Amino acid sequence: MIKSKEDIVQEFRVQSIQEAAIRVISRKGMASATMQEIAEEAGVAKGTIYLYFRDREELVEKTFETAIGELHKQVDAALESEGSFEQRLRAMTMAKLAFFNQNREFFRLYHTLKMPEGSASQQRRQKRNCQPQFQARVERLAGALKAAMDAGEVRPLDPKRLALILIETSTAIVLERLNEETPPPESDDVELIVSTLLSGIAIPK
Amino acid sequence: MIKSKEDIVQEFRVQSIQEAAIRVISRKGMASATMQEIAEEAGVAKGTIYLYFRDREELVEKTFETAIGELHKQVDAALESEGSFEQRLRAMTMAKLAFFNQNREFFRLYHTLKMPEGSASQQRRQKRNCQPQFQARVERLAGALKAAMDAGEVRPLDPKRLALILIETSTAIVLERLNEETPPPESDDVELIVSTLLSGIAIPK
DNA sequence: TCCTCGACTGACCGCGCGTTCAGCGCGGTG
DNA sequence: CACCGCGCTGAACGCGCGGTCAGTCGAGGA
Repeated sequence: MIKSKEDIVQEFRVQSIQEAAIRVISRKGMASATMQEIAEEAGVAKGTIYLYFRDREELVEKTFETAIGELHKQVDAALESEGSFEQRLRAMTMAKLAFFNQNREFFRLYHTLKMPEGSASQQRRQKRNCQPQFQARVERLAGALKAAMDAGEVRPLDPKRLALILIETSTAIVLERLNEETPPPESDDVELIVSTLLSGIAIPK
Repeated sequence: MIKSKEDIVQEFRVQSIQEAAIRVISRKGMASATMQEIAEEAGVAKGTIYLYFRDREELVEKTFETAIGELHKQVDAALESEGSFEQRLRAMTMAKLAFFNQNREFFRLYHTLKMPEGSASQQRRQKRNCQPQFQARVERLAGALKAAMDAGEVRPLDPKRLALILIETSTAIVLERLNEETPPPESDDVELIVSTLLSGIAIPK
């Protein structure tokens, strides 16, 4: 089945609008990003958006799914690559830092979705759609940690909690890097994170 | 100078409204917490709020300052107590977990303020008022880490980045605990955090 | 008892948002 | 060339918000 002209146009419009949505939401935050501004950013009229998305909610939801897919694809590839757990942890951290370095504006959207806002029904919907994505990430990492524990590479601790700690540690550094004028080379921060996580901060007595 | 009756009433009103604001913002999120609902929660009319706070912005700002003050007071006390760095780290983590366990609803407000929303001017204002508080926390901890490094208790690494990692690690666990029906005892999680941070997750070869 | 004062109220206002839809213009067709 | 269909437009609508202010009412003084 080859793509018809209409399909190509449709795909292009959807993509333009989603990219505009990411830019505006990243700039203004989820709550203050208006349909008007997203439309202007995409170079279409406000009404046009409603030809491709039922309402604001669907636009945000689909946009987020598309955008986060790219990040998770890269991180999962690193997690499932060959090598010791240390090597994979390093690759994963590198992938995350590199992604947010190239998509600095996406970070705010990513963060906003973790803490749902809005009416109760909006919150429930956002939770149903987004939490599984975060949850899935945590559980993949937890699985990898469990395997590393069984292989004797990692101390036997609660895998889920460790996964959360690993993820949030790199998130903290990404956030700091975004606030810095000239962040240090990515590899420096990757080393700091990996070294801290693996060996801890204490000097053994 | 003793308090007059009017002062007592005034203080009571301000406190009621602020407590209501915390509850509503925690429930609905910063963006969807309306003045109407805050007024209802406080048991006053909407107009009454404007007798004690200039506008919505000032209410949120003052409320946050009051609320976060309590948390930071407790954490700083733990940080400045006597003992080894490990003991103080343990005390600090314990204080944080205990605080959010007793003020579960406050956590969302705390998180929302980290990532400012709203118009550009609102964002700037929120940044000027709230970032210093977070910044101060990071720098206090960074100072303590530096001292511990000089004392040979901690490996010589970038203190500021380490401080961020320590803070976010416990934040990650707090968030998970809030989502859990029956979280494990606080002390278990404190031990996990402290142990992971100090010794790392790897099994030395 | 009546008057005064000011804390408190809540209907009301203007604004800005998401959403709609009547109409416009353009590429394709006979 | 006349006609049609359809993707697109943006003025207009309703709604719900933050903020206002004329009016209410009960405590306290004369």
